[in-house]
Amino acid sequence: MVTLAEVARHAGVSASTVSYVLSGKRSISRGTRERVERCIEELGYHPNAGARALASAKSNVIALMMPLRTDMYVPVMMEIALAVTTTARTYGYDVLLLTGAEGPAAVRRVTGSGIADAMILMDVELDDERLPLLRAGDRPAVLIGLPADTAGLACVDLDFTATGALCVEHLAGLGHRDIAVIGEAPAVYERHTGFAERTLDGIRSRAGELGLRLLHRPSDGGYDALAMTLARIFDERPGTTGFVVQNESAVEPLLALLRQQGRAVPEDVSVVAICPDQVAVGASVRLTSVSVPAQEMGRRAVERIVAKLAARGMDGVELLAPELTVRASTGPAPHSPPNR
Amino acid sequence: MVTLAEVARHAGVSASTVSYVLSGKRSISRGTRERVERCIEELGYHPNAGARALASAKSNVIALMMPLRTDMYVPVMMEIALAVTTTARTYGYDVLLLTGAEGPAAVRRVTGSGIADAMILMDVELDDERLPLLRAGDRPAVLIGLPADTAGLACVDLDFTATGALCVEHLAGLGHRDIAVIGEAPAVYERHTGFAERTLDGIRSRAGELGLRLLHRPSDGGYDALAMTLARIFDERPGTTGFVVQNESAVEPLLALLRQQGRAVPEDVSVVAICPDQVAVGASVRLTSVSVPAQEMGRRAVERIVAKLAARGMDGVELLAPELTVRASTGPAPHSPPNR
DNA sequence: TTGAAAGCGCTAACAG
DNA sequence: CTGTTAGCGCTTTCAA
Repeated sequence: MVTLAEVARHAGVSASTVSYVLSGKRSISRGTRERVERCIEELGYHPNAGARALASAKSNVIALMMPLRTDMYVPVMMEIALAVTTTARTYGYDVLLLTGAEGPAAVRRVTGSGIADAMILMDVELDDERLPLLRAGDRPAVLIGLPADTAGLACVDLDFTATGALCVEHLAGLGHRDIAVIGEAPAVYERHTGFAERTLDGIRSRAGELGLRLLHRPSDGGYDALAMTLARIFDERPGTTGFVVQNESAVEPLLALLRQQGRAVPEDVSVVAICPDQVAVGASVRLTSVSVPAQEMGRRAVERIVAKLAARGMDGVELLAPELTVRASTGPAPHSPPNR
Repeated sequence: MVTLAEVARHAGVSASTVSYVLSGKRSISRGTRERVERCIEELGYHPNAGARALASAKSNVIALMMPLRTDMYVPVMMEIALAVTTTARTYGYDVLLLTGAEGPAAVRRVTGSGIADAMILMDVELDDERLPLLRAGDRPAVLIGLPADTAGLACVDLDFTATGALCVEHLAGLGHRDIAVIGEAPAVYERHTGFAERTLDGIRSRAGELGLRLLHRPSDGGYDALAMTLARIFDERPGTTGFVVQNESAVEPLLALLRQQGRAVPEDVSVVAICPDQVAVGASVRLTSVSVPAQEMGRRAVERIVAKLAARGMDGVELLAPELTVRASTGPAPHSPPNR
């Protein structure tokens, strides 16, 4: 293993000089610098991470805590994790992956052991038990997602309220007056998951403003569950022509059922989905959709961490604006309700 | 920040005693041990990771390198990553997440800086440029997936050859004589991706042994591509009654197309998929399938790393046996070919 | 512009 | 069973 001392000896300088060449924290004569750099190259020197962490009290590591629940949004989580990792590297940080399984103890461990300088928490719960520790702790942290109380915390998330509103606006703009929302599984609403409620708020208030009629139905994924949900919707509101879907596993069943019932998309019925682009593009009808900007969220989380690490501040909530991509699943409302 | 020295002072013992209480590397009188443990608890002491790494030349970190290509198998990758992380924790290791983006330099960095004691590489390419470094390097490594040359490497993977054979056996056992394989996108075969070729080998040789007729068609995902593929298959082999699908994005289109053509699953046609259970269960017909045992792979990779870290050895390829789950998409072959 | 030297907090001989 | 002590490799004052 090559050490800084060896590099120094080969270059005929002191250890501190090599260290300063590396950190750039003091000016080095050009000749010396080049000589040192050449030795580093030739010897294949890499600074020892442990020694560096010990001496500088900085690990150059950001901890990334995965969600407790890993049953939903897996691709989104993955995309965020990759974005966090690649962005972190551009700032010289590595990423330590933690699972929610360890619970609050993980926060204590990271804080106490100095294994990471800061942490990013994904998919926090409304009343997450790790939050008190974060507020109390000395390590900078950024949450991806919004807890109930964001005071004293730094958060990044999609603006789901605006997302809901945007979907409704799009449909309203096409002349749809009767809208049905197919939501996440009932359990998601029962535990008052933040993003689901915020989306619904956005949908409801914009629908109210625009004078649209609205139906919201949570739905378990899968065909059977959705078949019942859909039947109920058309029973109660036969004139429904616009759908907003926020449930990946309901997307394909919905399209299949509409087909079976002879309702053409987008001629008879329009569908806007809130889902990853990949799902929207790969569906049997290319879906008009708003997607969670996973990459952007990961990137922003790291940028805020880096800012906090450099100089305190950067608290507060940052909501990313939703973007709606028009594809083949939405079109003008039919002049009369479709035949049954 | 609480240090070991402070704990020692509070407990009225020397630093080394505290250290040994922590590591268990020498026997401590019960009284002393309990006193020390109590102080650790009371003071909220956590050993400093950097100092520990420096003094012991061990980081207690395993690096996990994500694949270069993140366009496929995302949920599988995620599942492996989580399994790796939770398993690693049970052995006292943390996981450092690296992306393939850094390429071979990442291997050098990890090895050189001692930031991790070992590494796990996911989804290695047949002729991965990181392999020479791993073979040369001193750090233990385990690959998830098989490169072309496995000499001197430790690998864990699903036995895709057996997987292919198992699918064919299942269909043959149900009386199907004409089998079509819908494979990954042509590009996947063109770059000679290991798992795809091995699956095909298994399918072909078992089909040969059992005297089945076989057709293999790569297919891009999506409806349009699959519609053409399917038309060709039934043109060439109208009597095809069994399908093996190894392409997640072809699953739903296939089912929809078969439905459209009036071919009932499983009465007229049987379908076996090689895909995650989640996809198999969530499909419009619950699919008989063989799934990639992601959790098991992650777990085994860590266990082998831990073994290598304790005492060399543990090289060689470990193939996990496939398991076929019968669901609703396969049944006895019809007595006569279905009507067209 | 450079060097010398004092730690950072912990581990692991060595000594009793 | 326990204490003393010499580093691990680096950063960063202090001094020149």
